[in-house]
Amino acid sequence: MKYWLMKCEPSAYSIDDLQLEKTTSWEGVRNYQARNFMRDEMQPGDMALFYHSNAEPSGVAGVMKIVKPGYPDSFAFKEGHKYHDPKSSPEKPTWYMVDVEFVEKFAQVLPLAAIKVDPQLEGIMVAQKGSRLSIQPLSKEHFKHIIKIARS
DNA sequence: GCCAACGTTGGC
DNA sequence: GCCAACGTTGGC
Repeated sequence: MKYWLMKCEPSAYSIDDLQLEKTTSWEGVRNYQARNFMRDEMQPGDMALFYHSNAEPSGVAGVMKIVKPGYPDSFAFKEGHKYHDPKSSPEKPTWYMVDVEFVEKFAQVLPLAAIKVDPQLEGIMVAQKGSRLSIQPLSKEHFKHIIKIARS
């Protein structure tokens, strides 16, 4: 089982939206490295942190579970859609998505600032300068520690 | 709103 | 294949 951190701007889709909807598809990822994680490595049962980016404050808002492994992102085929990409086709899809399920919303967002100063989270990708990757692998230790301090 | 860091595109 | 220009991300 693997652990992940997945970013989204809450103005577009937040942990509250996921809590209401229970499950959703994680479409619109347009970065090859992130695509590869979803297409090749994510498996049902994997756990992920829901990270609010460009938010007040930015940070980890809750937990979700992967419930469907990588499959073609059909939004890329939709002419005129904001996620449309002409180089992707149903025969040869460029982009992939997964489905996620709501698990937990933290009472408060664990801010990035708190992640940065925690010695037990040293080396975590999201705290590194210029870390723009929207899907990041996470060690089991970092995942468990974040949940522990977010609940306390 | 600013801007640094990064990924992608396209001319050559 | 290089690299400048451009667009995007995302913290602050």
